[in-house]
Amino acid sequence: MGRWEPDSRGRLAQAALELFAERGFENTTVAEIAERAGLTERTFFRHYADKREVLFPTGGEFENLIVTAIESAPAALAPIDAVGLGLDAAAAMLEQRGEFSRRRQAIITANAELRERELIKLASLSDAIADTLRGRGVTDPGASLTAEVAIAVFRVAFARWHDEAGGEDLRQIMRSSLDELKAQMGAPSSAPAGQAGEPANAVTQV
Amino acid sequence: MGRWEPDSRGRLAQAALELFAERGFENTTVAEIAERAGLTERTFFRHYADKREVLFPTGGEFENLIVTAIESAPAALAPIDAVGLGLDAAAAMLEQRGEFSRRRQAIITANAELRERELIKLASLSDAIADTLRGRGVTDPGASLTAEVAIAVFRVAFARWHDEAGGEDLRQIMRSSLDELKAQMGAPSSAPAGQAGEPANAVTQV
DNA sequence: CTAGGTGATGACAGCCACTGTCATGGACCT
DNA sequence: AGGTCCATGACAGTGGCTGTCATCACCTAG
Repeated sequence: MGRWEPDSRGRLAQAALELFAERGFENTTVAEIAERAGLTERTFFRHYADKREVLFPTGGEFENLIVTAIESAPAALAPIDAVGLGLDAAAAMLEQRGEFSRRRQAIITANAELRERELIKLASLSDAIADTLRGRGVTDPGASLTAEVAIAVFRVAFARWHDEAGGEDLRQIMRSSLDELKAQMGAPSSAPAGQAGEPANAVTQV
Repeated sequence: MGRWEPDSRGRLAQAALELFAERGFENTTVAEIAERAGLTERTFFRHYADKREVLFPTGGEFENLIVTAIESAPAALAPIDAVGLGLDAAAAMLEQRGEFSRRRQAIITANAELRERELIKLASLSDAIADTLRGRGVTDPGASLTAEVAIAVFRVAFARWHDEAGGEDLRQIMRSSLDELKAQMGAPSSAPAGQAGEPANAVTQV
């Protein structure tokens, strides 16, 4: 056994999640988080840049998943439909960690500071998607715009999924949202809303 | 003359803008801002909820402008095109304060905290637009999605306008961005990119 | 003209997020 | 055995932000 208990980073994240759920983000001090994890405040800040960051996983696992899905989409696919495959991948991951995703989101939506941080994370995700699209030969401003639309669909669909607990399938919500948006923008819907058309299970063909 | 110099709020905003431009947001303390305005730190926080807020005008003047433009758009117009009129109005206002807008934006983009605050302001603007669309009879999730798309177009177009100083007309950039997005989404463009079609000057007909 | 209310500001103490710096002592290598 | 490494602790300090009370020009009632 090492000099210290292992996985201090994970223990800090766990302690923070518990305390935020118990008494809210603002009523929890970093010192308290550290104490519950058996560490000091100073050590918390060695693992996380600030108090909010403990709720936002690093490494870009989520981002990588989406980017990879877009990269490996058939080259013939229109940008917006390639991005749709990225959304499928995102939905799959979030639904896998269903309960955790919902608990985490409840904490975030309850606090303005955390919502700010979430938005900037999504903005950076948007940048990554735009880069990926440029890699597929999409030119600006189309790449940036399509990426922003992807985030918009994600936000709206995720919020809807989070609100109606135990409701519809997240991927379905995203698909129908995207279709509705296409209709709204004047294009004929690629498939009836509520059930995805041919690109539906393409993510499994990667 | 009153007991104190008039318009302390305005003096604080002015002092803050100067200091942020001189030495950056992070290297400026609230005490310094207050001192330059001839006030105390405590008084700063009586006028602004936090240090960042001094850069974000209150009262929702900007929001009202856009919402009003959308409300007074012809009822027959598709949601996305009603929103286009809102963007016209926004562009007009920002271009009127051209130099100021650019200076302010330079400060904001240089700092992560300020970018976060900007994003949450835009998110609240998106909510306001979605509400307005619902008032026009647009149902969800279409209303939320169209509002998000409006913000996306605004963000991309404004960034482009800000980068190429003295370049193209902001409204033109927004119009062509919106058209490009429509094309990207699969719809036929309502007008050639770069020059707006019939809805172009509708904002002046309000 | 006076008494009392009002409202913006100052003065001051205090909390907490976050940082710089140095010390500590197991783990690991040679 | 000796030396280096590195995650952590200890401690002091800065600055954003808040609660609280005092101050004092202005206004209004009588």
